[in-house]
Amino acid sequence: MITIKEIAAQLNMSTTTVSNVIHGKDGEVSEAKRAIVREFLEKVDYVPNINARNLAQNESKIIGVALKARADKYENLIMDPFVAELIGGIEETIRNAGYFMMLYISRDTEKIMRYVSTWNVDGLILFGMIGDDGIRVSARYKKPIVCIDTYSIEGLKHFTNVGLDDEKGTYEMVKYIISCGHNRIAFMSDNTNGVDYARFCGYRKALEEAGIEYKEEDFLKIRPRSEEIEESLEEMCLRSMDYTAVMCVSDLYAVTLMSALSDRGIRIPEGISIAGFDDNMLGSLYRPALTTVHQDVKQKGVVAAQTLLKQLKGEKTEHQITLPTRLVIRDTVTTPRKTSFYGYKNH
Amino acid sequence: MITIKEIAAQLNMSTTTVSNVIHGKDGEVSEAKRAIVREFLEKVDYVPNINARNLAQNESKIIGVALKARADKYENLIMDPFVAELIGGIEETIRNAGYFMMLYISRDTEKIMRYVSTWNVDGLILFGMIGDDGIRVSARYKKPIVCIDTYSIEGLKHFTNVGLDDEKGTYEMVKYIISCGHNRIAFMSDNTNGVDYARFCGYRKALEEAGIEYKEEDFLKIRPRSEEIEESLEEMCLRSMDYTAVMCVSDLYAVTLMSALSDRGIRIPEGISIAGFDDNMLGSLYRPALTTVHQDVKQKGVVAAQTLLKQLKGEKTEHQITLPTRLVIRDTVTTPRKTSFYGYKNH
DNA sequence: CAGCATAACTTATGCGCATAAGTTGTCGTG
DNA sequence: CACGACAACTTATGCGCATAAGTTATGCTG
Repeated sequence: MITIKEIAAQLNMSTTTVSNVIHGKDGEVSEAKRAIVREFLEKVDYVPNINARNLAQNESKIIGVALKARADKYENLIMDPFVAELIGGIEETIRNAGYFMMLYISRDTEKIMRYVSTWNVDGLILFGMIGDDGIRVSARYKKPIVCIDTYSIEGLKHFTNVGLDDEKGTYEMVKYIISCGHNRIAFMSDNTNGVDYARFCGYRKALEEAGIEYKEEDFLKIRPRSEEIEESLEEMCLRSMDYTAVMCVSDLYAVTLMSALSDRGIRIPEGISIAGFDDNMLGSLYRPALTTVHQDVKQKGVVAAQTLLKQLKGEKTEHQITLPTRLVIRDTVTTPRKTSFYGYKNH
Repeated sequence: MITIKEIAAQLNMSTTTVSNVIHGKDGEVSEAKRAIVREFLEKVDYVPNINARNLAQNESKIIGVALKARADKYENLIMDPFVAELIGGIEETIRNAGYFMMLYISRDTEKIMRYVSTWNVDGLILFGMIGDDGIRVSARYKKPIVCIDTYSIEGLKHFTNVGLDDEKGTYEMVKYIISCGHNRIAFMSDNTNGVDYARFCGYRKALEEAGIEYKEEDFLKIRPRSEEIEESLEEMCLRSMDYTAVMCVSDLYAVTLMSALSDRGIRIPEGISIAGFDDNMLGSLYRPALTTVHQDVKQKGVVAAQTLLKQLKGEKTEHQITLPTRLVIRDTVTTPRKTSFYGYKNH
C-alpha cells in the first residue's frame, strides 16, 4: 500500500501538501499542484491507512455494535430473524454516514466494554446488554451509547434508548382478542424481564380493563432450550386447552405453538385463537396467517444508528425514542369455540 | 485512556519494560518488576490502543466480512435467516481466536475492496461477491480470502471456497420425489446463477437419470420484488398445477409457494408435493412440515472462519471445502394425486 | 520603498505502540 | 583476574498520518 510519504517523494513535494489535497484544503495548495496530486492519487489508487489516521486524530470512525447474545436461542430454537434485520438497518445507516461497523456478540458485558475501549470506537449501539452491569460501563465509557429495547431503569438514566411501546402493543391486541368474545386468554413467554415483561403488562392491563381476572397459571412459561423444548411444548399445548386464546410474546413462539397444536390435531383458529408479536415472515408465511402486532425492526436499527450519529455530531437527541406498533389482523384470531376442548391427545 | 508511556513514567521505568510485561516476554523482565507492572496494569485497567498497535505491527486483528447484499431480497421479500446464522457462526469463531469482525454490506465490490484496503484487515470472508469484478480484487489484495458459496470459475482459481454440494442436494431430493411416483416435477427459483444453478443442475440430472424429459417451461421463475410478488405468485400457482411436485430452490420459496397455494385452496401434499432446500425454521415450523435438503449454515460460517484463521497462521488449507447435505423427509412430499387439478380458482 | 499581509509551500512533531539497538552490572570460567 | 556471556534494563527509531509551526517569495499599502 502506497503511503503519503512515498507519494510526496515521487512527486517531489512535501507530505503536507499531499495531505492537504487529500483533505480538500484547497486554499493551501495551488491549482496546479492540486491537479498533479489528484491525478497521481487516482493513478496509484491511494487509500489511507486508517490506523495511522485514527491514531493521529484520536477517533476511529468505528461504531461498535454489541449484541448480548440471546445466546440460548442461538443454541437451540433458532436464529432470530430479528437480529439480521436489525443489523441490516444499523449497518446501512452507519455506512452511508461514512462510519464502519464492528460487530461483537457476547454474553459478557465486561468483555464487550474491554473491546470497546481497545478499539476506541466513536460510539456504541447496545442490544440486550443493559442490566446492572451495564451501568458500570457508562462510568468508564464517555462516548455516546444508544440502547435498543432496554427497560433497565438504571440504564435509561445514562443512555438513549430506542424501543417500542411494547405494553401498548399487547394491550391493543388483547383488547382486540377480548372484543372477539374471548375471556379465557393465556399469555406465553419464556421470561419476565424487559420487553417480555412490558408486553405482559399490556396483556394484564387489557384483562383488567375488561374485568377478567388474571391468575398466575395464565402465564404459560415456555422453556426454549433444545433439551426441554419438546416436553415444554407438550405442556404448553396441554395447558393452552384451558383457554380459548393465547397471546404469545413473539411470532416465533406463536408459530411454534401453532405447529405443536397442529401436530396434536388442534385446528387454528377453530380450536384456539393465537396472536403473536413482531410481525416477521414466520407469521406472515404461516397458514393460517398469524394475527400479530407489527413492529418495524429494520427501522429500529436505522433510528438507533441515526440517533447515535446525531450524538456524534454533538446534537441533542431525545432520551427515549419509542417506535409505533400496529395491529395486523390476519387469520388466527376469531370468535371462540363454544365448548372447551380437552383430550386432544385422543384425536 | 492510560498509555504505556504514562504507566512507565508513574512506575519510573522505561516503556519497553512495561511493553515486555504486557507481551509476556518474561525473560526480559525481572520477577520483581514484572509483579509491580502487572499489578499496576490491573489497577488502572490498561487497555492497549489498537490503532497504535496495528500501526506498529502492520496487522489489524480484523477480519472483514463483506456481504454482497442479496439486496433486492432485503428490500422486499425478507431478511434471510441465512445471513444471521452465517454471521453468528463467523463471529463466534473469529472472536474466540482473538480477532474482531468488521461487517460490510454492499452491492458494490469496488467499495468493499476500498474499505478492505483502508482497514488493512488481516483477511476477508466474502459472501455472494465473486463475480467477474471480484477477480480484480485478488490482483490488488494480497491477503487471505475465503469465499462462501461461490461458483465463479475465475474466483475459485484465486480463493478458497466453502460451499455445499448443492447439485447433489437437489439431485437426491428429486430422486426421492421421483421414487415417490412423481414424473411431472417443476423447479422453482428466481435466477440461474451460482448456487441456484447448481441446484438446478441436480434437478436436471435426476430427471435425466429417470428418463423424464425436461422442458424449459418446467423452470418456474419467481420474481421476488415486492411490486411483482403477488402477480408472480399467482402465476407460480397457476403453472405449478401442471405438475405433481415442485422442487424449490430454497425453503423460503417453498414456504412462500405453500402459503400461496394454501390461499387458493390447494392442499399440500394432497394437491401437490413441495420440497425445499436449506432446512431453516421457516420450513420446520410450517405445517405441513417441509420436506427439504438440510445444510448447516452456522457451520458454514464456522468453517469459513476457521479456514481463514488457518491461512493467517500460514497453514495450507484445501482449496474447496464442500459441506455435506442431508435429506430431511417430512410431510410435504407424498405419492402424487391421481388426476391433475386445474381450475383451482373456482375452489 | 520599508513594512507587512498573504499564498504556497516545507519542516518538525506527536499520536501510542513495538522493537532494534544500545548500556549497564554481575557472574562464571579458564 | 581478565574477559566474555548474559540478565536486566534504557534509548532511539519508525509505523502513516495530521497538523502546528516555520520559511520563502510575492504583492500590496501608505
